[in-house]
Amino acid sequence: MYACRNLPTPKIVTMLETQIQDIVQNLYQVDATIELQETRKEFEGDLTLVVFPFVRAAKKRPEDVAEEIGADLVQAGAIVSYNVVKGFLNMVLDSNVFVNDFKAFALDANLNLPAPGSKGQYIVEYSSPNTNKPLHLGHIRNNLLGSSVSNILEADGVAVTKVQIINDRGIHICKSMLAWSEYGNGETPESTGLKGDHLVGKYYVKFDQVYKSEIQTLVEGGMSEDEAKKLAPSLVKAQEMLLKWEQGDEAVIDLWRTMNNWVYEGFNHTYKKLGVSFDKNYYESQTYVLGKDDVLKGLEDGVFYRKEDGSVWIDLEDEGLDHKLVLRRDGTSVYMTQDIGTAIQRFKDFDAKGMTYVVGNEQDYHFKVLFIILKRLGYTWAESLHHLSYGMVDLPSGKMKSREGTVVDADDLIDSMIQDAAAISKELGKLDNMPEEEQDQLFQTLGLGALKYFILKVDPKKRMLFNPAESIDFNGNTGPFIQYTYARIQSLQRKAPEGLTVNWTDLNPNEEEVVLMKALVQYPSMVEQAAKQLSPAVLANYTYDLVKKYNGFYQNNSILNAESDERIAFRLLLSKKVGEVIASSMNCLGIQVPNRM
RNA sequence: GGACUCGUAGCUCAGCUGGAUAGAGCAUCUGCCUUCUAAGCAGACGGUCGCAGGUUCGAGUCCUGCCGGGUUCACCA
Repeated sequence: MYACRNLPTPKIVTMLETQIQDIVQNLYQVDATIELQETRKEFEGDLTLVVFPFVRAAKKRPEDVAEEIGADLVQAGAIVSYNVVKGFLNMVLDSNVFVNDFKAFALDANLNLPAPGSKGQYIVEYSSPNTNKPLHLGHIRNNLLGSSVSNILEADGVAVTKVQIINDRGIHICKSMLAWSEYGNGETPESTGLKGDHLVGKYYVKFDQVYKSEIQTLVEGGMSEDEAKKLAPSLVKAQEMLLKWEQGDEAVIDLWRTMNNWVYEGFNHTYKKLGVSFDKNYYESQTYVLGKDDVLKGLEDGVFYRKEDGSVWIDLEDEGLDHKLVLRRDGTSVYMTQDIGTAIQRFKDFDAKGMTYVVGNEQDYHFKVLFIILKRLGYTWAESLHHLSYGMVDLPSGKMKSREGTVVDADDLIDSMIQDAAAISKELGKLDNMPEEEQDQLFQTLGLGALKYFILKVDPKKRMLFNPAESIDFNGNTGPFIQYTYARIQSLQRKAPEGLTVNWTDLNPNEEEVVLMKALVQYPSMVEQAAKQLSPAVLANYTYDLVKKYNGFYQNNSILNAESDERIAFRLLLSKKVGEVIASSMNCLGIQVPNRM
């Protein structure tokens, strides 16, 4: 459990650690670094010291060692009391420590988070779609991760520039262009009522069908399959089209522009629904010329070498890798060349101290190589590049493939989540006097909350399974569970009497209240940890844990009917802060929170 | 074949730099709405942490080997 070992009171902890260090030095002449952990909830105490490391030097039983240290600490007034279980020294602190800690947290309007932008500027690249088909579940994971990681960094005080590279050029784009011009009969998004990206995707699939049947015909006519794949008429035509595009043929460029715009319109619609956005778009049709000069300069500096045929390579054998091509023998660039150039361009555009690429783990090798190359080219920022590599989303039937139609479409999935949310809400029947418009807004909040939480709560680097047949849950460890707790807290606040004040000096919090205070105070360090690990899952799990604790408290403690006004004020404040932390962390995950549900 | 990565309850997942009896949710079963929202709370059931060694006072966590899944090793992007 997350809350278990993240220590809530760093100052106290470090003080105690030095004190223990002195005691251990004094008793056993050992100079050891002391690390405390939070006491497990089945034992009495707040902090625990593991004494095994000193046992050998002390030449005593672990229990005796713990006793000695504990006694010294009590005498020094560092702790109130202690107990010893095997080699574990459980220490009880004065509960005022937690109250004071929480008080400081509660009085800070910004939840003790770092000031915005106080930690410099950083670039996050994510999304990076091809403009030949609609977005699917894999893209959703990418977008949610990228967007969420950006939010988390922002919350941790980093100014984030969100960018994407749009793959708007190349043979795959020409495929859908060709199929549309041959079979499209002038269809447009307007004439068909289809979203632009879906219309273009339809012709991408159409191309593949035609292409496959051509191959089959050729093979039946006696051609080898490999040859048929290269000589199928539609592919040849697509390649001709690409050539024309590169030569600047006006008709082709016009078509390209038109169809891309359809796609962008479709994408924007999906992005808006998902709540993701970008500060700058890079288009491959513009960036594909970048990088050549950098490579040639690197060649002069001896970073790269040239083979007899004129192609340019880098030798990475001393890194345990092999040789990698960076320029073709005809002098044209490859994927790597462009990425070198684009990275350099980005750091010219923005004065950032680092950049993260949110890209699937099938490109692990590519980014490993890219980062080494940029380091060898001597860019200082190359030390701060990171690949946020995430696992793919699998279906029970296996991999998703756009061309074969075995994908979970992003728009469909979003819509069905919203419908599920509506159905469940209506069944519960709590919204009878809510205006229709507000209800629709709420269904979106809940449906998207469920979807986003479902995806973000799992560790990015793990591949995840999605079963479309089993709808995403709205109970248990889910977005709506957390949203529900938030809504209940808001309801409390609406009913709260005004003008009550907390009596800090004479609080005497009960166990559940202390648990909540400890959990709340950790929020900034959880944000920091999530930022450091670039993992929304860290925040999702922390928040789930917090909400479970709050629900336990809520169940057993009356808030509005507590025994005194001071206690009502305190419990309301606790609740309010839980609500604020929920809102803040859900905001980091791109999830909205409702005032009612 | 080389490299990387993953393997924890029937299913989906937590488990931080090694620490006490491995935790949640879903599913199944049992309680709790004449007190603040039951999308909730409490409980039961469910595990040789892929297997075998090793390091350590202590291993789900670190090391080695094996088994199984995935990715990658293009003058594609």
